[in-house]
Amino acid sequence: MAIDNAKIESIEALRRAGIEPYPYSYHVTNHAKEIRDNFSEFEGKEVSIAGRAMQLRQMGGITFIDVQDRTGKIQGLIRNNDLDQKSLLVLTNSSIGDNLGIRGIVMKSKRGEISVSARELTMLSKTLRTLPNKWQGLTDTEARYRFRHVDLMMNREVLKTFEVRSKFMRHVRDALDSRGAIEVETPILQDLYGGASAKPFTTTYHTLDDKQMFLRISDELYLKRLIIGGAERVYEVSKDFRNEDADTTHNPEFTQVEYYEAYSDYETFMKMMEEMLSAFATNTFGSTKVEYQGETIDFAPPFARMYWVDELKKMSGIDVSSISDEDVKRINDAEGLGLKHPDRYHVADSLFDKYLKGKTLQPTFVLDFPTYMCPLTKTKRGNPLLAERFELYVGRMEVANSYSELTDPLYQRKMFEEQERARKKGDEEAPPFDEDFLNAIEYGMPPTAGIGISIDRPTMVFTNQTSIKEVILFPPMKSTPPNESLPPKESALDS
RNA sequence: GGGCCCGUAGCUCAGUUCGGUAGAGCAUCUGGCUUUUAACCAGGUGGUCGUGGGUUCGAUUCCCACUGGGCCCGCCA
Repeated sequence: MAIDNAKIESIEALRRAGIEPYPYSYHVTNHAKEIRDNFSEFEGKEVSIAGRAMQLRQMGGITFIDVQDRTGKIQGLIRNNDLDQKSLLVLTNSSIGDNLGIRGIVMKSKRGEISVSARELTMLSKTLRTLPNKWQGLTDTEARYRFRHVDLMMNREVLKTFEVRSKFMRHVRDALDSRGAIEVETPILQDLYGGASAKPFTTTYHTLDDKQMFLRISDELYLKRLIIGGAERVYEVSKDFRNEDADTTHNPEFTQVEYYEAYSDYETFMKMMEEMLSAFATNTFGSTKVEYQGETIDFAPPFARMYWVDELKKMSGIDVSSISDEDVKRINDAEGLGLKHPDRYHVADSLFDKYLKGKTLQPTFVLDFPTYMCPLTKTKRGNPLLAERFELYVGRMEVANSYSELTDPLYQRKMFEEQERARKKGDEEAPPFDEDFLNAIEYGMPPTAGIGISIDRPTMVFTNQTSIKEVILFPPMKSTPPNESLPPKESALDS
Protein backbone atom coordinates (compact mmCIF):
# COMPACT_ATOMS: atom_id res chain seq x y z
CA MET A 1 0.00 0.00 0.00
CA ALA A 2 2.88 2.30 -0.67
CA ILE A 3 2.54 5.59 -2.44
CA ASP A 4 3.27 5.23 -6.11
CA ASN A 5 5.12 8.10 -7.76
CA ALA A 6 3.79 7.20 -11.18
CA LYS A 7 0.33 8.05 -9.90
CA ILE A 8 1.52 11.46 -8.73
CA GLU A 9 2.80 12.04 -12.23
CA SER A 10 -0.68 11.22 -13.54
CA ILE A 11 -2.13 13.88 -11.27
CA GLU A 12 0.28 16.42 -12.67
CA ALA A 13 -0.47 15.41 -16.25
CA LEU A 14 -4.20 15.85 -15.66
CA ARG A 15 -3.76 19.23 -14.02
CA ARG A 16 -1.54 20.44 -16.86
CA ALA A 17 -4.43 19.69 -19.20
CA GLY A 18 -6.86 21.57 -16.99
CA ILE A 19 -8.48 18.46 -15.53
CA GLU A 20 -8.98 18.41 -11.77
CA PRO A 21 -8.32 14.89 -10.43
CA TYR A 22 -10.26 15.66 -7.21
CA PRO A 23 -13.49 17.33 -8.37
CA TYR A 24 -16.35 18.44 -6.15
CA SER A 25 -19.23 16.28 -7.32
CA TYR A 26 -20.58 13.99 -10.00
CA HIS A 27 -24.12 13.38 -11.11
CA VAL A 28 -24.77 9.65 -10.64
CA THR A 29 -27.95 8.50 -12.37
CA ASN A 30 -27.84 4.77 -11.70
CA HIS A 31 -26.08 1.99 -9.83
CA ALA A 32 -24.54 -1.26 -11.01
CA LYS A 33 -27.09 -3.66 -9.58
CA GLU A 34 -30.19 -1.92 -10.91
CA ILE A 35 -28.70 -1.77 -14.40
CA ARG A 36 -27.68 -5.42 -14.37
CA ASP A 37 -30.99 -6.56 -12.88
CA ASN A 38 -33.08 -4.60 -15.37
CA PHE A 39 -30.95 -4.76 -18.48
CA SER A 40 -33.84 -4.89 -20.94
CA GLU A 41 -35.17 -1.59 -19.60
CA PHE A 42 -31.78 0.07 -19.63
CA GLU A 43 -30.47 -1.22 -22.97
CA GLY A 44 -29.64 1.63 -25.32
CA LYS A 45 -30.23 4.28 -22.67
CA GLU A 46 -27.67 6.72 -21.34
CA VAL A 47 -26.59 6.42 -17.70
CA SER A 48 -23.91 7.87 -15.47
CA ILE A 49 -22.27 5.51 -13.02
CA ALA A 50 -19.50 6.10 -10.51
CA GLY A 51 -17.28 3.91 -8.43
CA ARG A 52 -13.85 2.46 -7.90
CA ALA A 53 -11.94 0.84 -10.77
CA MET A 54 -11.27 -2.70 -9.52
CA GLN A 55 -9.95 -4.26 -12.70
CA LEU A 56 -8.72 -2.83 -15.93
CA ARG A 57 -8.18 -4.69 -19.18
CA GLN A 58 -6.61 -2.64 -21.91
CA MET A 59 -6.15 -3.82 -25.48
CA GLY A 60 -5.02 -1.07 -27.74
CA GLY A 61 -7.96 1.09 -28.64
CA ILE A 62 -10.43 -0.47 -26.23
CA THR A 63 -10.39 -0.73 -22.45
CA PHE A 64 -12.63 -2.64 -20.08
CA ILE A 65 -12.91 -1.31 -16.55
CA ASP A 66 -14.81 -3.08 -13.78
CA VAL A 67 -16.38 -0.29 -11.74
CA GLN A 68 -17.50 -1.11 -8.22
CA ASP A 69 -20.16 0.97 -6.53
CA ARG A 70 -21.98 0.19 -3.31
CA THR A 71 -24.38 -2.17 -5.09
CA GLY A 72 -21.81 -4.21 -7.00
CA LYS A 73 -19.73 -4.13 -10.15
CA ILE A 74 -20.48 -3.21 -13.72
CA GLN A 75 -18.19 -3.15 -16.71
CA GLY A 76 -17.26 0.06 -18.45
CA LEU A 77 -16.52 -0.49 -22.16
CA ILE A 78 -14.32 2.32 -23.37
CA ARG A 79 -13.42 2.78 -27.01
CA ASN A 80 -10.90 5.51 -27.71
CA ASN A 81 -12.83 6.49 -30.86
CA ASP A 82 -15.89 7.35 -28.76
CA LEU A 83 -14.05 9.73 -26.45
CA ASP A 84 -13.11 13.39 -26.62
CA GLN A 85 -9.63 14.67 -25.75
CA LYS A 86 -10.34 15.16 -22.06
CA SER A 87 -11.78 11.70 -21.54
CA LEU A 88 -8.87 10.17 -23.44
CA LEU A 89 -6.44 11.91 -21.14
CA VAL A 90 -8.35 10.64 -18.11
CA LEU A 91 -8.17 7.14 -19.56
CA THR A 92 -4.43 7.21 -20.11
CA ASN A 93 -3.95 8.43 -16.56
CA SER A 94 -6.31 5.92 -14.97
CA SER A 95 -5.30 2.92 -12.96
CA ILE A 96 -6.85 0.32 -10.74
CA GLY A 97 -8.06 1.93 -7.55
CA ASP A 98 -9.18 5.25 -9.03
CA ASN A 99 -12.69 6.55 -8.52
CA LEU A 100 -14.18 7.08 -11.96
CA GLY A 101 -17.39 8.37 -13.39
CA ILE A 102 -18.63 6.90 -16.68
CA ARG A 103 -21.39 8.43 -18.75
CA GLY A 104 -22.43 6.15 -21.57
CA ILE A 105 -24.91 3.84 -23.22
CA VAL A 106 -25.99 0.58 -21.61
CA MET A 107 -25.27 -2.38 -23.92
CA LYS A 108 -23.84 -5.86 -24.01
CA SER A 109 -20.31 -6.61 -25.13
CA LYS A 110 -19.64 -9.27 -27.76
CA ARG A 111 -19.09 -11.75 -24.96
CA GLY A 112 -22.46 -10.84 -23.47
CA GLU A 113 -21.26 -8.78 -20.51
CA ILE A 114 -23.62 -5.98 -19.52
CA SER A 115 -21.58 -2.82 -19.99
CA VAL A 116 -21.72 0.93 -20.07
CA SER A 117 -20.23 2.02 -23.38
CA ALA A 118 -18.47 5.23 -22.44
CA ARG A 119 -19.10 8.59 -24.09
CA GLU A 120 -17.36 10.48 -21.27
CA LEU A 121 -14.89 9.40 -18.64
CA THR A 122 -14.39 11.52 -15.51
CA MET A 123 -11.68 11.22 -12.90
CA LEU A 124 -13.41 11.51 -9.52
CA SER A 125 -10.45 10.72 -7.30
CA LYS A 126 -6.99 9.60 -8.27
CA THR A 127 -5.58 7.00 -5.92
CA LEU A 128 -1.99 7.22 -4.72
CA ARG A 129 -1.96 3.70 -3.34
CA THR A 130 -1.81 0.31 -4.95
CA LEU A 131 -4.69 -2.04 -4.32
CA PRO A 132 -4.07 -5.63 -3.20
CA ASN A 133 -3.98 -8.17 -5.99
CA LYS A 134 -7.23 -9.14 -7.58
CA TRP A 135 -7.05 -12.87 -6.88
CA GLN A 136 -6.36 -13.24 -3.22
CA GLY A 137 -7.20 -9.67 -2.22
CA LEU A 138 -6.41 -8.63 1.31
CA THR A 139 -6.50 -11.62 3.66
CA ASP A 140 -4.03 -10.80 6.42
CA THR A 141 -6.23 -10.35 9.48
CA GLU A 142 -4.14 -7.63 11.01
CA ALA A 143 -3.98 -5.64 7.80
CA ARG A 144 -7.73 -6.05 7.30
CA TYR A 145 -8.47 -4.48 10.69
CA ARG A 146 -5.81 -1.79 10.55
CA PHE A 147 -6.73 -0.82 6.98
CA ARG A 148 -10.46 -1.44 7.16
CA HIS A 149 -11.05 0.90 4.21
CA VAL A 150 -9.01 -1.45 2.01
CA ASP A 151 -10.74 -4.47 3.54
CA LEU A 152 -14.11 -2.98 2.63
CA MET A 153 -13.26 -2.24 -0.97
CA MET A 154 -11.61 -5.63 -1.54
CA ASN A 155 -13.86 -7.90 0.52
CA ARG A 156 -17.39 -6.86 -0.24
CA GLU A 157 -18.90 -9.43 2.13
CA VAL A 158 -17.47 -7.29 4.94
CA LEU A 159 -19.74 -4.46 3.84
CA LYS A 160 -22.63 -6.95 3.87
CA THR A 161 -21.77 -7.90 7.45
CA PHE A 162 -22.06 -4.32 8.57
CA GLU A 163 -25.26 -3.85 6.62
CA VAL A 164 -26.72 -6.74 8.62
CA ARG A 165 -25.46 -5.15 11.82
CA SER A 166 -27.11 -1.89 10.88
CA LYS A 167 -30.36 -3.66 10.08
CA PHE A 168 -30.32 -5.51 13.38
CA MET A 169 -29.80 -2.32 15.34
CA ARG A 170 -32.57 -0.65 13.38
CA HIS A 171 -34.83 -3.64 14.07
CA VAL A 172 -34.20 -3.54 17.81
CA ARG A 173 -34.97 0.18 17.85
CA ASP A 174 -38.16 -0.35 15.87
CA ALA A 175 -39.28 -3.15 18.18
CA LEU A 176 -38.80 -0.97 21.24
CA ASP A 177 -40.31 2.11 19.61
CA SER A 178 -43.38 0.06 18.77
CA ARG A 179 -43.80 -0.60 22.50
CA GLY A 180 -44.00 3.13 23.03
CA ALA A 181 -40.51 3.42 24.49
CA ILE A 182 -38.41 6.53 24.11
CA GLU A 183 -34.75 6.43 23.17
CA VAL A 184 -32.56 8.41 25.54
CA GLU A 185 -28.93 9.28 26.02
CA THR A 186 -27.24 9.12 29.40
CA PRO A 187 -23.68 10.06 30.32
CA ILE A 188 -20.79 8.02 29.01
CA LEU A 189 -18.43 10.11 31.13
CA GLN A 190 -19.44 9.47 34.71
CA ASP A 191 -18.41 10.56 38.20
CA LEU A 192 -19.24 7.09 39.46
CA TYR A 193 -19.78 3.92 37.48
CA GLY A 194 -22.09 1.02 38.24
CA GLY A 195 -24.71 -1.44 37.07
CA ALA A 196 -22.25 -4.25 36.46
CA SER A 197 -19.11 -5.79 37.90
CA ALA A 198 -16.19 -4.69 35.81
CA LYS A 199 -13.02 -2.67 35.85
CA PRO A 200 -13.70 0.77 34.37
CA PHE A 201 -11.62 2.92 32.07
CA THR A 202 -10.64 6.20 33.69
CA THR A 203 -10.04 9.58 32.16
CA THR A 204 -9.28 13.11 33.34
CA TYR A 205 -11.44 16.21 33.02
CA HIS A 206 -8.85 18.98 32.95
CA THR A 207 -11.09 22.03 33.33
CA LEU A 208 -12.74 20.53 36.39
CA ASP A 209 -9.57 20.56 38.48
CA ASP A 210 -8.27 17.47 36.72
CA LYS A 211 -11.12 15.43 38.15
CA GLN A 212 -10.92 11.69 37.54
CA MET A 213 -13.91 10.39 35.62
CA PHE A 214 -15.01 6.95 34.43
CA LEU A 215 -16.31 5.60 31.16
CA ARG A 216 -19.55 3.82 31.83
CA ILE A 217 -19.65 0.05 32.27
CA SER A 218 -23.45 0.02 31.94
CA ASP A 219 -26.42 2.39 31.65
CA GLU A 220 -28.51 0.75 34.32
CA LEU A 221 -28.40 3.26 37.15
CA TYR A 222 -29.25 6.22 34.95
CA LEU A 223 -32.05 4.48 33.08
CA LYS A 224 -33.61 3.40 36.36
CA ARG A 225 -33.69 7.05 37.47
CA LEU A 226 -35.82 7.72 34.39
CA ILE A 227 -38.17 4.90 35.34
CA ILE A 228 -38.43 6.38 38.83
CA GLY A 229 -39.12 9.75 37.21
CA GLY A 230 -42.12 8.25 35.45
CA ALA A 231 -40.85 7.70 31.90
CA GLU A 232 -42.16 4.11 32.09
CA ARG A 233 -40.41 2.79 28.97
CA VAL A 234 -36.88 3.90 28.10
CA TYR A 235 -34.00 2.45 26.17
CA GLU A 236 -30.53 3.46 25.17
CA VAL A 237 -28.29 2.12 22.45
CA SER A 238 -25.13 2.16 24.42
CA LYS A 239 -21.45 1.78 23.90
CA ASP A 240 -20.16 0.41 27.19
CA PHE A 241 -16.54 0.09 28.20
CA ARG A 242 -14.94 -2.57 30.36
CA ASN A 243 -11.26 -2.60 31.06
CA GLU A 244 -10.72 -6.28 30.37
CA ASP A 245 -8.98 -8.58 27.93
CA ALA A 246 -10.49 -9.13 24.52
CA ASP A 247 -11.21 -12.54 23.05
CA THR A 248 -13.42 -13.89 20.30
CA THR A 249 -16.63 -12.98 22.14
CA HIS A 250 -15.51 -10.01 24.27
CA ASN A 251 -14.38 -6.56 23.24
CA PRO A 252 -13.46 -3.87 25.79
CA GLU A 253 -15.79 -1.49 23.95
CA PHE A 254 -19.08 -3.12 23.05
CA THR A 255 -22.62 -2.24 22.15
CA GLN A 256 -25.79 -3.25 23.88
CA VAL A 257 -29.30 -1.94 24.05
CA GLU A 258 -30.55 -1.54 27.60
CA TYR A 259 -34.30 -1.36 27.96
CA TYR A 260 -36.43 -0.82 31.08
CA GLU A 261 -40.17 -1.27 31.19
CA ALA A 262 -42.28 -0.34 34.21
CA TYR A 263 -45.03 -2.66 35.46
CA SER A 264 -43.52 -5.66 33.62
CA ASP A 265 -41.43 -8.63 34.72
CA TYR A 266 -38.93 -10.88 33.01
CA GLU A 267 -41.68 -13.03 31.53
CA THR A 268 -42.65 -10.05 29.34
CA PHE A 269 -39.17 -9.88 27.92
CA MET A 270 -38.95 -13.54 27.05
CA LYS A 271 -41.91 -13.06 24.75
CA MET A 272 -40.40 -9.82 23.42
CA MET A 273 -37.10 -11.49 22.54
CA GLU A 274 -38.84 -14.37 20.78
CA GLU A 275 -40.79 -11.93 18.64
CA MET A 276 -37.85 -9.63 18.02
CA LEU A 277 -35.35 -12.26 16.89
CA SER A 278 -37.72 -14.44 14.87
CA ALA A 279 -39.07 -11.37 13.06
CA PHE A 280 -35.56 -10.18 12.31
CA ALA A 281 -34.49 -13.53 10.87
CA THR A 282 -37.63 -13.75 8.77
CA ASN A 283 -37.45 -10.16 7.51
CA THR A 284 -33.75 -10.32 6.73
CA PHE A 285 -33.19 -13.88 5.56
CA GLY A 286 -36.70 -14.99 4.65
CA SER A 287 -36.68 -17.75 7.25
CA THR A 288 -36.44 -18.28 10.98
CA LYS A 289 -33.55 -20.65 10.23
CA VAL A 290 -30.01 -19.33 10.03
CA GLU A 291 -26.87 -21.28 9.12
CA TYR A 292 -24.14 -20.79 11.69
CA GLN A 293 -20.79 -22.53 11.33
CA GLY A 294 -22.27 -25.58 9.69
CA GLU A 295 -25.19 -25.84 12.10
CA THR A 296 -28.74 -24.57 11.75
CA ILE A 297 -30.13 -22.18 14.33
CA ASP A 298 -33.90 -21.83 14.33
CA PHE A 299 -35.40 -18.67 15.80
CA ALA A 300 -38.97 -19.91 15.56
CA PRO A 301 -40.71 -19.32 18.90
CA PRO A 302 -41.08 -20.53 21.52
CA PHE A 303 -37.43 -20.67 22.51
CA ALA A 304 -36.27 -23.47 24.78
CA ARG A 305 -36.45 -22.77 28.51
CA MET A 306 -33.68 -24.24 30.56
CA TYR A 307 -34.35 -24.16 34.30
CA TRP A 308 -30.67 -24.58 34.72
CA VAL A 309 -30.41 -25.08 38.47
CA ASP A 310 -32.75 -28.09 38.18
CA GLU A 311 -31.06 -29.29 35.02
CA LEU A 312 -27.65 -29.04 36.64
CA LYS A 313 -28.87 -30.95 39.67
CA LYS A 314 -30.03 -33.79 37.42
CA MET A 315 -26.74 -33.96 35.58
CA SER A 316 -24.22 -33.38 38.36
CA GLY A 317 -26.17 -34.04 41.54
CA ILE A 318 -25.25 -30.57 42.77
CA ASP A 319 -27.93 -28.11 43.84
CA VAL A 320 -26.24 -24.75 43.34
CA SER A 321 -29.18 -22.88 44.83
CA SER A 322 -28.29 -24.15 48.28
CA ILE A 323 -24.55 -24.75 48.31
CA SER A 324 -22.68 -23.28 51.23
CA ASP A 325 -19.28 -21.64 51.34
CA GLU A 326 -17.95 -24.88 52.83
CA ASP A 327 -19.11 -26.91 49.79
CA VAL A 328 -17.33 -24.67 47.37
CA LYS A 329 -13.79 -25.98 47.70
CA ARG A 330 -14.89 -29.60 47.62
CA ILE A 331 -16.94 -29.08 44.43
CA ASN A 332 -14.13 -27.15 42.80
CA ASP A 333 -11.80 -30.11 43.32
CA ALA A 334 -14.31 -32.90 42.67
CA GLU A 335 -15.54 -31.35 39.43
CA GLY A 336 -12.09 -30.26 38.31
CA LEU A 337 -13.20 -26.67 37.83
CA GLY A 338 -9.72 -25.35 38.50
CA LEU A 339 -10.81 -22.07 40.10
CA LYS A 340 -8.00 -20.41 42.02
CA HIS A 341 -10.28 -18.57 44.41
CA PRO A 342 -13.50 -20.58 44.34
CA ASP A 343 -16.66 -18.95 45.67
CA ARG A 344 -20.32 -19.83 45.20
CA TYR A 345 -20.75 -17.48 42.28
CA HIS A 346 -17.82 -18.74 40.25
CA VAL A 347 -18.45 -22.38 41.10
CA ALA A 348 -22.05 -22.13 39.89
CA ASP A 349 -20.96 -20.27 36.79
CA SER A 350 -18.28 -22.85 36.00
CA LEU A 351 -20.70 -25.73 36.51
CA PHE A 352 -23.06 -24.11 34.02
CA ASP A 353 -20.26 -23.78 31.51
CA LYS A 354 -19.17 -27.37 32.08
CA TYR A 355 -22.54 -29.09 31.91
CA LEU A 356 -24.99 -26.83 30.13
CA LYS A 357 -23.46 -24.15 27.96
CA GLY A 358 -22.85 -26.64 25.16
CA LYS A 359 -26.58 -27.23 24.91
CA THR A 360 -27.39 -23.65 24.00
CA LEU A 361 -26.81 -23.64 20.28
CA GLN A 362 -30.52 -23.05 19.69
CA PRO A 363 -32.05 -19.92 21.22
CA THR A 364 -32.45 -20.85 24.88
CA PHE A 365 -33.65 -18.95 27.89
CA VAL A 366 -31.41 -19.96 30.76
CA LEU A 367 -33.50 -18.95 33.70
CA ASP A 368 -33.85 -18.63 37.43
CA PHE A 369 -30.44 -18.04 38.92
CA PRO A 370 -29.38 -18.61 42.51
CA THR A 371 -30.12 -15.41 44.44
CA TYR A 372 -26.49 -15.02 45.41
CA MET A 373 -25.67 -14.52 41.71
CA CYS A 374 -28.17 -11.69 41.35
CA PRO A 375 -27.80 -8.84 43.82
CA LEU A 376 -30.07 -6.52 41.80
CA THR A 377 -32.93 -8.93 41.12
CA LYS A 378 -36.17 -9.80 42.83
CA THR A 379 -36.37 -13.30 44.19
CA LYS A 380 -38.42 -15.87 42.38
CA ARG A 381 -42.02 -15.98 43.45
CA GLY A 382 -42.37 -18.99 45.76
CA ASN A 383 -38.65 -19.78 46.00
CA PRO A 384 -36.40 -17.30 47.80
CA LEU A 385 -33.30 -19.32 46.85
CA LEU A 386 -33.75 -18.31 43.21
CA ALA A 387 -33.99 -14.96 41.44
CA GLU A 388 -36.11 -13.94 38.49
CA ARG A 389 -33.44 -13.56 35.91
CA PHE A 390 -32.85 -15.02 32.49
CA GLU A 391 -29.99 -15.00 30.10
CA LEU A 392 -30.75 -15.69 26.47
CA TYR A 393 -28.19 -17.87 24.72
CA VAL A 394 -27.80 -18.27 20.98
CA GLY A 395 -24.95 -20.14 19.35
CA ARG A 396 -23.66 -20.96 22.84
CA MET A 397 -23.16 -17.24 23.49
CA GLU A 398 -24.98 -15.05 25.97
CA VAL A 399 -26.85 -12.46 23.92
CA ALA A 400 -29.26 -10.97 26.46
CA ASN A 401 -29.60 -10.68 30.22
CA SER A 402 -32.81 -9.72 31.94
CA TYR A 403 -34.20 -9.29 35.47
CA SER A 404 -37.31 -8.56 37.32
CA GLU A 405 -35.52 -5.57 38.79
CA LEU A 406 -34.94 -5.11 42.49
CA THR A 407 -36.98 -2.11 43.66
CA ASP A 408 -36.58 -2.36 47.44
CA PRO A 409 -34.43 0.65 48.47
CA LEU A 410 -33.42 -0.73 51.88
CA TYR A 411 -32.26 -3.99 50.34
CA GLN A 412 -30.52 -2.05 47.60
CA ARG A 413 -28.62 -0.04 50.24
CA LYS A 414 -27.54 -3.27 51.89
CA MET A 415 -26.18 -4.55 48.58
CA PHE A 416 -24.15 -1.39 48.06
CA GLU A 417 -22.73 -1.72 51.54
CA GLU A 418 -21.73 -5.29 50.82
CA GLN A 419 -20.05 -4.32 47.55
CA GLU A 420 -18.27 -1.48 49.32
CA ARG A 421 -16.82 -4.00 51.76
CA ALA A 422 -15.69 -6.19 48.86
CA ARG A 423 -14.04 -3.17 47.25
CA LYS A 424 -12.14 -2.39 50.38
CA LYS A 425 -10.99 -6.00 50.48
CA GLY A 426 -9.52 -5.45 47.02
CA ASP A 427 -12.22 -6.61 44.61
CA GLU A 428 -11.46 -4.26 41.72
CA GLU A 429 -14.70 -5.11 39.99
CA ALA A 430 -17.14 -4.33 42.76
CA PRO A 431 -18.97 -1.12 41.85
CA PRO A 432 -18.67 1.88 44.18
CA PHE A 433 -21.29 3.06 46.66
CA ASP A 434 -23.74 5.35 44.84
CA GLU A 435 -25.69 7.57 47.26
CA ASP A 436 -27.27 9.54 44.41
CA PHE A 437 -28.79 6.42 42.95
CA LEU A 438 -30.03 5.33 46.37
CA ASN A 439 -31.69 8.69 46.76
CA ALA A 440 -33.53 8.07 43.51
CA ILE A 441 -34.71 4.59 44.36
CA GLU A 442 -35.80 5.76 47.81
CA TYR A 443 -38.50 7.80 46.06
CA GLY A 444 -40.02 4.47 45.03
CA MET A 445 -39.45 2.63 41.78
CA PRO A 446 -42.41 0.86 40.18
CA PRO A 447 -42.14 -2.84 39.39
CA THR A 448 -39.83 -2.94 36.40
CA ALA A 449 -38.29 -5.40 34.01
CA GLY A 450 -34.85 -4.63 32.63
CA ILE A 451 -32.88 -6.17 29.82
CA GLY A 452 -29.56 -5.76 28.11
CA ILE A 453 -29.55 -6.92 24.50
CA SER A 454 -26.16 -7.49 22.93
CA ILE A 455 -25.70 -6.14 19.43
CA ASP A 456 -22.31 -7.61 18.67
CA ARG A 457 -22.96 -11.28 19.36
CA PRO A 458 -26.31 -11.66 17.58
CA THR A 459 -24.66 -9.95 14.62
CA MET A 460 -22.00 -12.67 14.73
CA VAL A 461 -24.72 -15.31 14.50
CA PHE A 462 -26.60 -13.51 11.73
CA THR A 463 -23.43 -13.03 9.69
CA ASN A 464 -21.86 -16.41 10.45
CA GLN A 465 -18.77 -14.96 12.12
CA THR A 466 -16.78 -16.58 14.93
CA SER A 467 -14.87 -13.47 16.07
CA ILE A 468 -16.42 -10.34 17.53
CA LYS A 469 -13.77 -8.33 15.69
CA GLU A 470 -15.46 -9.25 12.43
CA VAL A 471 -18.60 -7.37 13.46
CA ILE A 472 -16.79 -4.33 14.87
CA LEU A 473 -15.58 -1.94 12.17
CA PHE A 474 -12.47 -0.78 13.99
CA PRO A 475 -11.49 -3.31 16.64
CA PRO A 476 -8.83 -2.07 19.07
CA MET A 477 -5.30 -2.93 18.05
CA LYS A 478 -2.03 -2.43 19.86
CA SER A 479 -0.20 0.58 18.55
CA THR A 480 2.68 -0.03 16.27
CA PRO A 481 4.64 2.44 14.17
CA PRO A 482 3.31 1.95 10.65
CA ASN A 483 6.35 1.11 8.57
CA GLU A 484 4.77 1.39 5.15
CA SER A 485 3.49 4.96 5.24
CA LEU A 486 6.48 6.46 3.52
CA PRO A 487 5.98 9.96 2.20
CA PRO A 488 6.14 10.46 -1.56
CA LYS A 489 9.36 11.74 -3.02
CA GLU A 490 9.79 15.45 -2.45
CA SER A 491 10.27 16.23 -6.11
CA ALA A 492 6.82 14.83 -6.78
CA LEU A 493 5.20 16.98 -4.12
CA ASP A 494 6.93 20.23 -5.03
CA SER A 495 5.15 20.93 -8.28
C1' G B 1 -1.15 -14.21 32.51
C1' G B 2 0.08 -19.52 29.95
C1' G B 3 0.58 -22.65 25.34
C1' C B 4 0.91 -23.22 19.99
C1' C B 5 1.48 -20.92 15.13
C1' C B 6 2.84 -16.71 12.17
C1' G B 7 5.55 -11.78 10.30
C1' U B 8 10.00 -12.13 3.20
C1' A B 9 8.12 -6.59 -2.72
C1' G B 10 1.86 -2.59 -2.42
C1' C B 11 -1.03 -7.68 -2.16
C1' U B 12 -0.87 -13.33 -2.08
C1' C B 13 3.03 -16.56 -1.25
C1' A B 14 7.84 -19.68 -2.30
C1' G B 15 12.88 -19.81 -0.38
C1' U B 16 15.35 -21.25 5.54
C1' U B 17 15.91 -28.64 5.41
C1' C B 18 21.98 -28.62 5.53
C1' G B 19 24.18 -20.44 6.70
C1' G B 20 27.18 -18.30 1.01
C1' U B 21 24.92 -11.00 -1.70
C1' A B 22 16.66 -12.57 -2.33
C1' G B 23 12.30 -15.42 -6.05
C1' A B 24 7.12 -16.07 -8.46
C1' G B 25 2.19 -14.31 -9.70
C1' C B 26 -0.75 -9.97 -9.47
C1' A B 27 -0.09 -4.55 -9.19
C1' U B 28 3.04 -0.59 -11.37
C1' C B 29 6.15 1.39 -15.73
C1' U B 30 7.58 0.89 -21.35
C1' G B 31 6.12 -1.26 -26.12
C1' G B 32 2.26 -4.20 -29.04
C1' C B 33 -2.94 -5.36 -29.58
C1' U B 34 -10.45 -1.98 -30.83
C1' U B 35 -15.02 -6.94 -27.47
C1' U B 36 -12.01 -8.37 -22.79
C1' U B 37 -13.50 -10.40 -18.06
C1' A B 38 -7.62 -14.18 -13.65
C1' A B 39 -7.27 -10.91 -21.26
C1' C B 40 -2.67 -11.95 -23.88
C1' C B 41 2.72 -11.18 -25.69
C1' A B 42 7.76 -8.83 -24.82
C1' G B 43 10.82 -5.97 -21.56
C1' G B 44 11.75 -3.03 -16.99
C1' U B 45 11.16 -0.85 -11.81
C1' G B 46 10.31 -2.41 -6.93
C1' G B 47 13.11 -5.69 -0.66
C1' U B 48 16.70 -2.16 6.22
C1' C B 49 13.54 -10.65 4.78
C1' G B 50 8.99 -7.36 11.92
C1' U B 51 12.98 -4.90 15.54
C1' G B 52 17.43 -5.42 18.50
C1' G B 53 21.36 -8.42 20.12
C1' G B 54 24.42 -13.03 19.86
C1' U B 55 27.18 -17.13 17.24
C1' U B 56 29.98 -17.05 12.54
C1' C B 57 34.86 -15.19 7.77
C1' G B 58 29.64 -14.58 6.38
C1' A B 59 22.71 -14.72 9.12
C1' U B 60 16.26 -13.95 5.76
C1' U B 61 18.14 -18.96 7.47
C1' C B 62 20.92 -20.95 13.81
C1' C B 63 20.32 -18.94 19.20
C1' C B 64 18.22 -15.12 22.71
C1' A B 65 15.16 -11.00 23.75
C1' C B 66 11.50 -7.74 22.18
C1' U B 67 7.34 -6.35 19.11
C1' G B 68 2.75 -7.00 16.26
C1' G B 69 -1.09 -10.57 14.73
C1' G B 70 -4.08 -15.29 14.88
C1' C B 71 -5.99 -19.61 17.53
C1' C B 72 -6.67 -22.25 22.25
C1' C B 73 -6.72 -21.85 27.66
C1' G B 74 -7.16 -18.53 32.01
C1' C B 75 -9.67 -13.95 33.49
C1' C B 76 -14.33 -11.35 32.38
C1' A B 77 -22.59 -10.87 34.99
